[in-house]
Amino acid sequence: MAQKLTLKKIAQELKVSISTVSKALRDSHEISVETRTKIQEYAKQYNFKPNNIALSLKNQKTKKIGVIIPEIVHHFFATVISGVERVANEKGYQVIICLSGESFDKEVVNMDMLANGSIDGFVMSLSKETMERQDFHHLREVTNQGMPIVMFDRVADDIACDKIIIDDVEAANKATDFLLRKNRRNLGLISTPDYVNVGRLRTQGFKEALMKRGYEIDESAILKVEDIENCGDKIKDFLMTGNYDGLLAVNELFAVTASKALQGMGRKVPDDVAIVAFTDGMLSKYASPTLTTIGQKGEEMGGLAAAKLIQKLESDHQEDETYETVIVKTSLIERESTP
Amino acid sequence: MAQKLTLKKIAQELKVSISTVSKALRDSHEISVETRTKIQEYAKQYNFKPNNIALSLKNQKTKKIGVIIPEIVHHFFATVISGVERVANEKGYQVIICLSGESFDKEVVNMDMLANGSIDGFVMSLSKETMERQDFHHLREVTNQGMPIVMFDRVADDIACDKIIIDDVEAANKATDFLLRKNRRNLGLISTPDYVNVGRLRTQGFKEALMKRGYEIDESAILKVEDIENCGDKIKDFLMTGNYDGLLAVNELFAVTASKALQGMGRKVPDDVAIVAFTDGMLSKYASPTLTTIGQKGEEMGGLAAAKLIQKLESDHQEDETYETVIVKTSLIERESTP
DNA sequence: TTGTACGCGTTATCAG
DNA sequence: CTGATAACGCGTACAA
Repeated sequence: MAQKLTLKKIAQELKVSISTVSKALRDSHEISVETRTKIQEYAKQYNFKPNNIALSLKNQKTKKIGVIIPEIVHHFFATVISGVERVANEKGYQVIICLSGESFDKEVVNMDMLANGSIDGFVMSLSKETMERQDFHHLREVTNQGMPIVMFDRVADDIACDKIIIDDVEAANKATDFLLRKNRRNLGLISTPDYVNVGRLRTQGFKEALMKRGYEIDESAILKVEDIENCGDKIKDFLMTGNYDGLLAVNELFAVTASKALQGMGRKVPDDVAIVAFTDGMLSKYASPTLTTIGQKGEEMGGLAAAKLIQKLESDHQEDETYETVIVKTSLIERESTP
Repeated sequence: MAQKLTLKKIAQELKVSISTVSKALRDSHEISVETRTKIQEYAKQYNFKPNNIALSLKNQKTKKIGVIIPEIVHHFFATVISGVERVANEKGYQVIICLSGESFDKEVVNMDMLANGSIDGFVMSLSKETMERQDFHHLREVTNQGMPIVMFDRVADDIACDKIIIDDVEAANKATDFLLRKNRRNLGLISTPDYVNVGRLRTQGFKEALMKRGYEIDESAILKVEDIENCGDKIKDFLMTGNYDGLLAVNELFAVTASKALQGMGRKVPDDVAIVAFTDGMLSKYASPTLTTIGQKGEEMGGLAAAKLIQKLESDHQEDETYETVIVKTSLIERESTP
């Protein structure tokens, strides 16, 4: 139950001054070898470690980065965190995670809390509510204080900060084209409402691919699902009314739900209907049939975001007012849901 | 780009002393209403928030709890974090997350870093390597300093701290019994090596259920899978050699892998082989057929762990040397993989 | 070679 | 009613 050791206690114990201890522990040549080793040994024996809080206060940096994401139970976000954490740890940083739960208010509160000295910078992805409201005052407040933000996936275009995204339009384009090349002509899209920018962009890419080949856009072939909870019925209805031979889904949950619904209706995947999904997670790998997906490279995005942020933090101070948007290449991972 | 506001700056600006500002902002009656409102308005206008680091240093508490888990991409751990986060935020705490990546060394390093003032207490689940080595000196070091730990799921029996677990033996027992009641007699178990305590305990429960009914234990009907990466072949071999009509798997990944392997071999689930899995995650809900599972209640465990830890932190100081082990009730969630 | 003093931002205590 | 001072733990410029 020995309370935490401090410089002061070591100093008292060894009858020297605090600064002598401090210097000795940092191996300063100002201190005689004798006292130096004496102090170092004592510190080692009792396992002294300097107090992070004190260091943070003194150095005006915490060596922590704050991550704010909507949900952690989404595999994509979990992989991002994993990447952030890996890179951060490599560079001596720690990661504080806060969840917005897709709520604007919680996002604001959490950012405020973290911004008051707890961290040096943010890596974040916006909540749905924030996207919907287009209210970014909390982000501005933070950047105005000179605290850097790196956004990923769900970004706000008009906030001055670094961004890590995938080219959703291009990826959806590629995926749609892939289906067309497999001679599927009656394509359906299962997407989210337009205020979710990834949904909007992927929808755009889907349309562009069709137009490029001179196909008509049938808006009824595009389903926009609001909440993930009970998307089952909506998707089933959608599949009943259209006679699709190819489907693009903006996430694997929609895709596997659709796949099961189709099989329940007696249709074969991929023979009758081919399916491509965004988000290469657990479900895609283990669904029956396994799903062809657009890999989103969450780990990589997280790693890039962390690297970018730390670079900004350690580049000698502000005035580096240039912001970059990194576009992570996606790749199509072919599995059983396409022929 | 207005740098972060401090008491000192407000004091200078308003030509009063720092302590006057401090008191005014805490609505002290020592300060005249006039100056009080003046200061408060100024603070509000420029959005002053006290610096957390300074508060932490002063109060000797950070209002942060550290969570160390093996991996965040495992759905179970993600749900636990979700629970920790929810309860922590409700009580004004924040959550710092570190991943051990199943590595002993990383677990030690991360704990050391966090223990030096960054947090007030730990919620954690041990890495596989730590379980294997049975080396818990880093945990002892922390508890010796008077910092509380709450462990969950993968716990070390001989560390004095609160624990949140499920009764793995009982749960496996129940699941096995469930299969037996469905008239399955030739049961197989897909587990992990014994040093993973959940694997060991679930194996024990499996055996007990069989013995209770007077069945022989056939050790060859128990597969112990080391790593999750390429478990496919091992599981397939296992299923080929034994002619099982019922399977218990210690996680949903093993279960869905087995399910797919069986279907690939032309056997029907659940008609030919019934399957029950631990860990009720995404895969169980979306696999084909959907899996009957033992729900592990990660969210609940996380919530309980956080509540317990915070209670300990806020109960007036140490000497509350009683530790509790909470056993969270599991429930069997019947889905399509059992008749 | 060692020690003193100061500052990081805050609050609490005590003096004016 | 207001302000100066000390303290939390550390590092460092400067003094002895």
